Amino acid sequence: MSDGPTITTIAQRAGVSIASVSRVLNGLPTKADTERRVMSAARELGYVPNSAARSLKSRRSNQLGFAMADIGNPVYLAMIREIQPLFKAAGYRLVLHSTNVDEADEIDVLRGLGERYIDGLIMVPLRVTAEHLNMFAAARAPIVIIGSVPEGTPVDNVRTDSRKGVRLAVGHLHALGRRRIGFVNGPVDTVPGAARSAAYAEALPALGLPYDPSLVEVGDFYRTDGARAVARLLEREPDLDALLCANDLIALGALDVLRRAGRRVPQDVAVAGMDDTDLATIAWPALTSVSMGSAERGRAAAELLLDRLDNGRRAPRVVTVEPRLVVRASTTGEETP
Amino acid sequence: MSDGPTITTIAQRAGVSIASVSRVLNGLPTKADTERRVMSAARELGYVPNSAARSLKSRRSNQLGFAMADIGNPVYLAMIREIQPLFKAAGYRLVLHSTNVDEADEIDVLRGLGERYIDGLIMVPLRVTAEHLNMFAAARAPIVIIGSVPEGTPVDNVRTDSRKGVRLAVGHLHALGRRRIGFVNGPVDTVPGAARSAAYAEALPALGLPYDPSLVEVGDFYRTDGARAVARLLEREPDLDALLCANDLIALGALDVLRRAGRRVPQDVAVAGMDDTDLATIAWPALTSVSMGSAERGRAAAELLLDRLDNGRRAPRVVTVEPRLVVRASTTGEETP
DNA sequence: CGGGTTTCTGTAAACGTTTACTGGATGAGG
DNA sequence: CCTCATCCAGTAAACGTTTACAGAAACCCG
Repeated sequence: MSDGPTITTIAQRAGVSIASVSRVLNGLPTKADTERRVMSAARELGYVPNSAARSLKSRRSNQLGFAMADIGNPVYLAMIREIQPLFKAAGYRLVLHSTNVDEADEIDVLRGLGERYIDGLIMVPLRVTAEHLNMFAAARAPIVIIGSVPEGTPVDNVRTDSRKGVRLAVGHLHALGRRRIGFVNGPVDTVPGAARSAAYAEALPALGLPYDPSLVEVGDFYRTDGARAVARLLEREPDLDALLCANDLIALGALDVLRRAGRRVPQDVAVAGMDDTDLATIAWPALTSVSMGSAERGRAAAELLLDRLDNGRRAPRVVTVEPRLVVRASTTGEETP
Repeated sequence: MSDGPTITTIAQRAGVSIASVSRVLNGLPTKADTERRVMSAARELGYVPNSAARSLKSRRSNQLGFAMADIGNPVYLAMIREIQPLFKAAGYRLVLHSTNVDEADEIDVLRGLGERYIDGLIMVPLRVTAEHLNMFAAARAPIVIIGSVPEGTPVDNVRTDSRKGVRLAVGHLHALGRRRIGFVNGPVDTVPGAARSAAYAEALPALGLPYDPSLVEVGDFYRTDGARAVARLLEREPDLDALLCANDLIALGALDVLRRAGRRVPQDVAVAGMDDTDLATIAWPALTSVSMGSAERGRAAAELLLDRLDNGRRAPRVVTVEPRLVVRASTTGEETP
């Protein structure tokens, strides 16, 4: 665990200058003899270049960041699964930031860009505040935001159409003859919470159904919160015949509660989730869910970032991923294998 | 996106030397006046220290690594969930390496330690080869290995008792009156595959049951492979009344196949998984599973690493996490809420 | 007010690379 | 054989910090 060899060590052993060592190691033209001596000295010493020194000089860290609220959430996991291999293939390491639903933490990550320990960042912010926008504008490294940002924000952006996603789900439930369609949301002051709430409120009238606020219940984006919210909703509105849940975790909670209450899914109550995570096919009955294209969003974000890294002066780009309804047993009662 | 301010910029603006700037920023004693001027200059300029320069000088990167085969696997996810907050609380960033079941990749990660971009590493190796051992010995930064390593290996080590875990599960199934207990394993040339295979083979005789190789089937540690393996096993041994699966994903595959074959779980076939991941409570029926303490292992590994970082000369330590059987509906038919 | 402490600040070196510049050696062409 | 171009290799500076050292300033006390 002693100090490792540096190019100076190599230079001494090979009897050349450190410049020659550097040149050989970087594949610049050198006399065959010098090259041979340097290479074998390097091999014998087990030389590995020091990344801090390299970064300091080259002004690149060969690291990229991904920041999200909570690694436990399968949505982010789906993104990471796409992002990691792309980063790796492009020669970048992945630095992970889980901000734990803490806004100050998010800002810290953005400020951290100034330390230049990463060459770029993909972030999925919970909210986009004025402070976020300031940091985006001042950032000294490229940023890709997953989630909507105001027009003109100087970052690449990947978004989905929540409105359409909710419309797909509600339309599906309606087409199945359901008329009392409950909605279980997460906190409405988050980006997805707000979008999904608004979308639900406008999807019903579009189908000729009244918007009934007592069919809406809010918890958090987790299974147990979802279960509690559904329990409240069921008590208040015992005649509901369908539930749209703002994510799959909430939908799992719904399944738990409905099962315990003796309601059959989907015969008595049809249940649909959102995000179409891996959990959807593990649940029983398998969960109908609106895919918000998490994997695609991850991939698109990584591609945008990598592209910008070798073309810094491009105009910011917006990629929109289309939601897609994945129908499974929890609404139709037929198993899709 | 232009070049950021450095301590030199600050020094000029504040009319002091760079040494004073550095001292103020590091909280070393300074005259109140100098301090005020430096701080306000730093604030006005939006100064953020350059991490490469800092690392180069201080020989620490403030980054720690976690390397595993596949981020998609919920076992590793459970570990990350524990590791990340501990690292963060100790002031370290997390660099993630998913080696994609590629051994050369694992070795690369170990070699990367020489670049000193991380101050330490937690690794969950697939196999521990001679080359691994060489790298461990030569490593210039502390390593914690999750999974067994030979006695005397100079790394901290967190392990579980697979033998006992399998014994718990088999014992449970036996106590429920099951006598034809199949075993669905992953590749036996991996660390967990080998351990679990050996453990199964010795658990049965200990209970007075014969070890019947035709009750064993091998696939991979994934759901679809598991399903295929179970299908083969069922065809060959239609009278089996219990299945032990070497991880939860395989067990999920087993549930799929059994359901499709019209076998009731647990009445006809009791199913137990291993690892007790989140999936176990999402599955239906909820999965009895042997917890190998993934979360604890993650936590223990992080603690060992952090401890070693401020006490480098300590003898290598081994922490063993006890497996624990978590009984759920897939073996007893009673739901645990 | 002088000597000795104490406290603060500046100069300069160092961390391990990369790279512009310069000079020496070699080879080609006249 | 001289000139000039070409090719390599070495010297030194630079990247942005931290820190040992030395000097300056301030203070205390007799």
